[in-house]
Amino acid sequence: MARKGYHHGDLRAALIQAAAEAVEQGGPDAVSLRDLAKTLGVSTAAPYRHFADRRALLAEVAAQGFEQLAEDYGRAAARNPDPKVALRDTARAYLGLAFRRPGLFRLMFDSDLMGPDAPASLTGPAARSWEALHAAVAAIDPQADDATIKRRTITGWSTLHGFIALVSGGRLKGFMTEPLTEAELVEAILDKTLIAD
Amino acid sequence: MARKGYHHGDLRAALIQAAAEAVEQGGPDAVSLRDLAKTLGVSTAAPYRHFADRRALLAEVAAQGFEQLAEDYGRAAARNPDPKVALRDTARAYLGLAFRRPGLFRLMFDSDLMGPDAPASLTGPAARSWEALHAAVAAIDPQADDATIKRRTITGWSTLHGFIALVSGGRLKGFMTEPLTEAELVEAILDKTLIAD
DNA sequence: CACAAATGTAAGCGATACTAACATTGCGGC
DNA sequence: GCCGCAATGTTAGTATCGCTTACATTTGTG
Repeated sequence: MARKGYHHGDLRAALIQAAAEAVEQGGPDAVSLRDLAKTLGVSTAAPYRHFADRRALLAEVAAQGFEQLAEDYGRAAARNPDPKVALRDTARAYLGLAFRRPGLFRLMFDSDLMGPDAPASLTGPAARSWEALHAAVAAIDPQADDATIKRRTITGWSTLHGFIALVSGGRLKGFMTEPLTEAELVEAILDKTLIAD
Repeated sequence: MARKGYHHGDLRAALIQAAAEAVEQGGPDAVSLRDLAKTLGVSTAAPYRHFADRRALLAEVAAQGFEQLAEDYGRAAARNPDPKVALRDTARAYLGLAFRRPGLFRLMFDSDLMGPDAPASLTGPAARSWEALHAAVAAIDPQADDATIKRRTITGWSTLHGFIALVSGGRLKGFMTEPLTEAELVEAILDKTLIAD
């Protein structure tokens, strides 16, 4: 991170890391290129040598998030021989990323980075993470046709994703009263994810 | 909208309406107080006579959205004697608002307006819409205790909400291939919302 | 070793949210 | 009716931000 002279050394990587920290700290909107530049001790124009614009930098941060997610999915599948346990563990990985790194998760799913002009470095890892989820659902019931698998994947994913959105958005604050704990709710959500059709 | 002289007439209401249109057009981030002021033919500082800041204006727009939602819920309950049909219709109302007015929906659920310092004009209608949803789920099974009802409400709401988020975010673009249509998916989601536990 | 490409800087443009000081209007009490 | 004051609007300014242009320095390569 320390500068060695006129040139930074690896400003591109430093920007990505600093942006990731800022995202985790205050959400995607809290990332200011000017701030990052000042933090890293370079001029405000320097970041533009490495990223076309703010979106391009955030896209790179999001891409790392999707790579992480695909990895977590892979581990969940690898360590569980029983497909049902594997799927439950996969769902847990999704919840885990969302609750452990809420800022990153928000960047990945709530921002407009995933438009038609999204770079391949972003769409690639995102597609890989979807494929892993799809495979985990398919393994439960190898007989089912593809449309059924996709329908199950989407409904299950929806339940998980919606739960995350509502919890992270504080929408369940007044409602998760005793004796309804968050942990209990998570188990209920995971149960629902497993229901076929 | 036309000015009658030095004073606008009802700038506050005009700002809310113009902001609502801007939200629907380009999402919450597309609302610029300067733009609204110019459109309405007043100075850039005029809006601050009616709203403390940008957030306060957007909160008012969101509040109207929650009022609309609570109303829709009420209609769904009123016109269906069968509680199961009523719940399905309630869920449809949620999806309807989300797909008919995606910008408003995003403002209501994806922005940070609902913090601890949210004005009563926003938290009130939001709580009312939750109560209506809760009641629709409770009507299905009057025997169940409150924790069970809440758990069912939250899981069902999660499924609906997540589906909306994924569709609106374009995350299902490549996956909703034939013969898996969006309409079919909506029915599957509604089915899942009805499943007890 | 010279020169070109890569990478950095300085300065500035235009947009934005918001504030402070001042101007105009319209309404309620006399 | 009119007069003062609160409500409402304006002008001008601050600070931040993304981004661009023109120029400076460094580094690697033929």
